[in-house]
This record gives sequence, C-alpha cells and structure tokens, in this order.
Amino acid sequence: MVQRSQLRDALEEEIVNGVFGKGVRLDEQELARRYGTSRTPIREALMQLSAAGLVEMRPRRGAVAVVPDAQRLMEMFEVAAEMEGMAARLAARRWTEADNKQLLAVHAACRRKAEAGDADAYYYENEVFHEAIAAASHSGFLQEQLTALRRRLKPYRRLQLRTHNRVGASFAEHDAILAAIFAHDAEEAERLLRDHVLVQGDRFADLVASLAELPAAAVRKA
Amino acid sequence: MVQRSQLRDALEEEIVNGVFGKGVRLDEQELARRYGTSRTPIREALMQLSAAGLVEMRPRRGAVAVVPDAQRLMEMFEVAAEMEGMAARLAARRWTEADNKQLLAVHAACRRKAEAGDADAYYYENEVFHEAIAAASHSGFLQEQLTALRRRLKPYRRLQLRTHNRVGASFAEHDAILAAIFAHDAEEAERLLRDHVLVQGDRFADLVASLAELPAAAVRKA
DNA sequence: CGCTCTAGTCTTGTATACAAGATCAGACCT
DNA sequence: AGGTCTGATCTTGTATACAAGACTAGAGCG
Repeated sequence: MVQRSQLRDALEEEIVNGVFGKGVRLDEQELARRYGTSRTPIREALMQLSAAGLVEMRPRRGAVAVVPDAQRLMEMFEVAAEMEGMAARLAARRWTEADNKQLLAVHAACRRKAEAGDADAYYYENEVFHEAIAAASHSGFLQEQLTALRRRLKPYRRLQLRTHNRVGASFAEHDAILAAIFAHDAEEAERLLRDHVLVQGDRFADLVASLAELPAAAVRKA
Repeated sequence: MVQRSQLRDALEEEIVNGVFGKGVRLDEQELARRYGTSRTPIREALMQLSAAGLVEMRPRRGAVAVVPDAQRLMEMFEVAAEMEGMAARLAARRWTEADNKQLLAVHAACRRKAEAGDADAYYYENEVFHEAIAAASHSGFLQEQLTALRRRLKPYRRLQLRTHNRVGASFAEHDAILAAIFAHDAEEAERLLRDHVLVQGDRFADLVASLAELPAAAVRKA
C-alpha cells in the first residue's frame, strides 16, 4: 500500500536531485500520470513542498522546482553549520551514557567505512553520525530543523565528499569533535563541528566556481 | 477576491494563537463551513501547515493542532536566539549604507513607541527591528528561516513583552546591539542579540513555571 | 513587417461524488 | 456485569467534474 507521505518523498527526492531544471513547470497532470494517481494527491504533495521551500507555487501559473543558486547554497551551508555547531555545543553539555554509547558505535562504523575506502557507505554513516550528535543535544526542535536542512543539502554534500581525500579528513574531524564533546568542552565542540560543515560548503563553492556552472548568481530578485 | 495564501494564513493564525486546544481534531468539514469554502482548499492549507510543523496529520484520523509544550517552546527560543545571533554577526560584517539608514530609522521608531509607553506598538516595531537586522545579514535563507520561526513564537513573545518593564529594557538592548553592529564588532553583536532573545525565552519559562500551566511536559512521545 | 487584439485551448483552482478506513453503539457471549 | 464482536455512521482520502484565469496562435491593423 502506498502511504501519502511516500508520494511527497518521491517528489522531494526528484526535486532535490535536480531532475527538474530551473524554472521548469511541474505539470500536475503529467505528474499524476507518471505516479498513477489523480491530481489531488499531487497537489497536496506540492503544497507541502512549497511550505518547505522546495517548490514555488505561482498563483494560476503552476509550480516550479526551486533550484538554489550558488549563493543561496552557501547561505544554506552557513545556517546548517551554525545549527550543527549549536547541536555540538548542547551535546557537550548534556550527553548521557546512552548518547556516549551511540556516538562511539556510529563513530566506529564510520571508521570501518573510511578504512574500507567506501565513500558511499561512509557518506551514509556520516549522516548517522551527525544525526547522533543532534540527538545528544536533547533538543527535539533543533534535531528536526537539522534533519530537514540536511535533506535539502544532501545531494551537494554527497557531491563533494567524493572529491579529493575528503573522507579521511572528515573522519579525523569527527574524532576531534567527539573528543571535545566527551570532554564537555562545549565551545570547542561547537567550533570544530561548525568548521567541519563549513568546509563542505567552501569546497562546494570551489567546485561550483571552478565549473563556472553559474552565470546568474546575482540575478536573484527580491 | 480571496487569495489561496490567505486561507492558510488565517488557519495558521488560529492555530498559533491556540484557538484549538491540544489534541483537538481539526474537522475539515467544519473548517470548510466556517470559511465558506469546500474541503479541498482546507486540506491544502492543512498540508502546508503540517509541513511547517504547526499541525500533525495522522493518516485517516484527521489533523490536530500542534501546541508546543514548555520544553519545546524553550527549544524553539534557543534556536531562534542562535539564528538571530548569527544574523547580527553577519550584519556586523556586511551592513551597507542602506542597512545603516534602515536600522537607524526603525530604531528611532522603536524609541518613539517605547517613550510613548505603548507596548503593543513597540512590539510591532520590535519585529521590524529584528527583521531589519536579518535583512542586513544579506543572507536570504537565514532571513526566511528567521521569519518563519518568529511567526511561530509571536504569541509567546507578545505575552511576555507586556510583563514588567520589559519594553524599556528591550530598547536599551537594541541600542547596544546596534552600536556593536555599526562598530563591526561581530562577536559582540552576536552575543548581545542572542542574549536579548534568550531573555525572552527565560522570562517565558518563568511565566509558565509560575503558572504551572504544564502538567505533562514529559508526556511527549517519540 | 511588426504589433495588438481576440478567440481558442490549456492549466490551475474549487466543488462534489465516491471509496475506504476509523469510530461508536448496541447486541451478544461468557 | 464486563468484554468483545459486528454493523452503522462518520471522516478522511481520492477521483472527477466544472469554473476561471493564463497562454497561444492567428487575424487584422498600423
């Protein structure tokens, strides 16, 4: 049986992965055909995605996928870095024995994937690692916000984890972050995790800049 | 003519202001009757609000208003403080002449309302002040996130601005924040604005605690 | 030759009809 | 009497029909 949320997730997946180009109209009938349903569930999914900022709904003129340009992407990475840093700070103050166990377990899993040189598998465990820190912050709201943000940045993160030997560096950073958290050094944990995420943003910016994929970063309108 | 977004906003307003009690089912037919429309637009509005975290949609069992308990509210204030602080930090680094002008103008408006002792008017200008700082951060994404968060915290903020002589204190804090921003002191601006917002959260927590309005903070389920 | 106005078509937005799971009440059984 | 099963009713979820604004193409005009 198909859950309502699955349609939304499938659409989100497609949009976030850039299946639809910038400014392409998302035709409700076509989507309905493609997903084998009527327009109603499609519309409801689109409404949700528009509330989440993934599509823009122009009255009477259809929905278009929102494809963040390089500047917007940097802004998103900046905010993500700030919030991940905040999570680390709170985690350093509040972690429990259960959090400790969980973090060590996930960290070990990261090590295995990193040593195996499996970037894709590492990428997955990396997500779990960050999620575990968010959980250790014991702020449900922060955790939710971070999860939503991570989903949107997912494809871009993945993109640049593959470059260079980022996996090795990433793991080393995880190590330092955990040390700071377990030492209850909130400021240091915040700084380290923030930088850890920002590096991804910077690297992404480099990547984009080098590809010059971006003719119209400044053409954003109010 | 009634825009689609107006229905959503009206519903959001009602929910955020706690018109519906905790766990009360939002009956689609009743809402449709009340707003003089069919169920379809109501459903679409509810979908958007569920994506924004304001209502929870339980499959086949209807939507209920999500009323944050005290702990969740504190978490939201914490995150808001962090992001407002971030905005101040960025604003201190990036403000332009136009931002400067705008900030001074809004600050002057705040002063007038504060001196007139008009808490409600001050409350409104206060919003504009914070919005102006977010604008001066030159991060569109951060600005949007802050706007969304502010909307959700609005009723609680308003609640505690009325207490004590918070208006006078608030204005003095604004003054210091602007000084730090104009001096390009990013760290100080961040610290001041963060505390400025956190005070509101703390005061709110005091309020709630004193009213003991909250029997079931721990009953939140996974 | 290009612009504008207009009719036609297409797409979105809303209402309604129908299908299917959830709730509730009453009867039945233990 | 209490609990449980079952059918009636109600609500949500989906499909379809219809209304109304937006795009398009083509004719007419400058």
